[in-house]
Amino acid sequence: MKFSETFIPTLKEAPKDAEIVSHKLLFRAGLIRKLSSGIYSYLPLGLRSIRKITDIIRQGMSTWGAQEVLLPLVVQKELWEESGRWQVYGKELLRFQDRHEKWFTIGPTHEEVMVDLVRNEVQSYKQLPVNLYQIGPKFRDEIRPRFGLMRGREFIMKDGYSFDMDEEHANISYQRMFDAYNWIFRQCGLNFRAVEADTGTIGGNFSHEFMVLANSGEEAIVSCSACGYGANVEKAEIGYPQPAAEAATTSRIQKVPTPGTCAVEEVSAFLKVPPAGIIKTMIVKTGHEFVAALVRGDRELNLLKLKNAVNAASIELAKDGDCPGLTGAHVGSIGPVGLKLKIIADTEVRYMRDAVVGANDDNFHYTGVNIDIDFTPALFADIRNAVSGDACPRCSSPMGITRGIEVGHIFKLGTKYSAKLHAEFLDEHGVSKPFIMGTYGIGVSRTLAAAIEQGNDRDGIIFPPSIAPYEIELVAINMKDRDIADTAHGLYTKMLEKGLDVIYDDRDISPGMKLKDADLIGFPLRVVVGSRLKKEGLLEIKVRKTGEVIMATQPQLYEKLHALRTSLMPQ
RNA sequence: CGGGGCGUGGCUCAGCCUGGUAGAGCGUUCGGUUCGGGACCGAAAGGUCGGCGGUCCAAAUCCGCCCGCCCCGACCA
Repeated sequence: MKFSETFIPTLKEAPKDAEIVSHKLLFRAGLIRKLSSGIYSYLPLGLRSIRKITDIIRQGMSTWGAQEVLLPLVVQKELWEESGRWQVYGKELLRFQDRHEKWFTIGPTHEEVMVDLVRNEVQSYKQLPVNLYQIGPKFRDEIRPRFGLMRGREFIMKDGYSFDMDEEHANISYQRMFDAYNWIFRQCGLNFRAVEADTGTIGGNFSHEFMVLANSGEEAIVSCSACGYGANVEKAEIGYPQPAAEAATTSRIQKVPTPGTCAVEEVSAFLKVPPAGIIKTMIVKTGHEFVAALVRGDRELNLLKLKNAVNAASIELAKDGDCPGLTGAHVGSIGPVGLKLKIIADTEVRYMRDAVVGANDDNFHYTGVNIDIDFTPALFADIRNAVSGDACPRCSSPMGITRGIEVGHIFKLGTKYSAKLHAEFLDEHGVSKPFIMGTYGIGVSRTLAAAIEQGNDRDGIIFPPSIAPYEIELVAINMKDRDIADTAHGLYTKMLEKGLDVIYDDRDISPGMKLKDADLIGFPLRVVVGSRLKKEGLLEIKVRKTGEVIMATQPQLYEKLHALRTSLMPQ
């Protein structure tokens, strides 16, 4: 493709509503334009990248046994009422009426439609498994769309659903998709991690999120470089090596005034005790019961872990107003000593000695407090958020925390939808059973944004070749110079003949602009026809990612391009 | 939905407080000079100042309502 014949409106400055780097660069490089809040148009370069991503997805899906379909975007209310989600889904579900005043939605996800399709067509276990997916636009009326393609209202998604006869087969389907997703994101040239994710209300431990590692990621993930364990920070378990010996207690409990202190840091500063020497006590409402949760002063309580530890149906922090009645003090002076509530302590608290705790008396704390002497927790459990350096639950190596962007999510659904929608088949004994389902999503447009969050520098985007709009840009430095222009034209023709994925910047503008545009858009390889051609007959190849410059004669060019491309592609 | 901010040419923004002529840079068009990091000279086009209403001799500027967009919190690929 010739640059002059393509619609690539690049910009020197980003519009002010672009907040994060991928949004700015997507916009400046002319890949997208905004139509409305959270709604974007894909321009030719943006679409090319999207296509490359979806081509990789299609290849992965078909290799691992899923087939593509295309489901309707517009879905009638009745189907969503069957699953109960018409009521449950809330305002993210865009609802509207047709001319007969019949209600519809633009699907934000397609479990209902897919289940409806399969329940009407699949009656026998002999027809299973079925694994279908589609790629297309979705609409979620996000309360707050932001970050360009990262969190749009309309976005492109691949959503897939598997139907199996039993758990065992469902696990196989799940594993296949897990493998497919790993392959897909590797092919996209992304640095990512599959992490164990929270399964929420559905239960089971069959859910993985695929996170692209980037500092700007919205989610914190914990990972172990030694054994590959990775988990969402909400879910990450913490391994505890056995302490060599339990430390001795050295002091006795003593009540001290701590006027005006509330937060751990304030108590820490006032008493000149490090936060790690303080036990933080929080009152939590689990179902209808209040319990006290204890973590080290420098740690954060993880409500989800606590909820699982006590098997609660719901969980929330108690309101400050509830605390005096339960403990005798306001938040800030609450402690476990003499407390009438059930106490759940983080595992780490067991080994703390001579600790500082709230005295259940406003503006007072106890020092020199010890477990079993001054108070006894009902339960020790892992109830805090993991931090960098915590031991891996699998191999005990120190884990690191990185930030990630969720680009894929696979989930074993069980019978949640098949049961509600009465999607059943007859097994080999003639018994009617609901399908065991799995659901598998990839945020396609978000993947593009994530790739840019991961690959960029001050000059612009650094695309992995497999998803770059074009792999190679050919630049003629000066179109008025006949030698240069003719050589460039010749090379362009030859490159097309050889099937290279090339765009030729043939615009009659200053060299500075062309080079700036090339860096901005981030084509992985750039071939420049310029002064070195005239002087020495040499072409320049520049690698966007490394800045490496390689000179080549015309006959050498293709071999060198091929070698460079290979070196940049995922193995 | 709650809290904060913004809306002036295609883009970035000044002007508003203290009412009276709508401005700059970038981009665009034309002519010329340039040609390896968003070049230079000259000329030009382009604006219902988000909308409606009000105050006033006079409103981009003051007041009210509405709309849109962005940022901070709960949802999610």
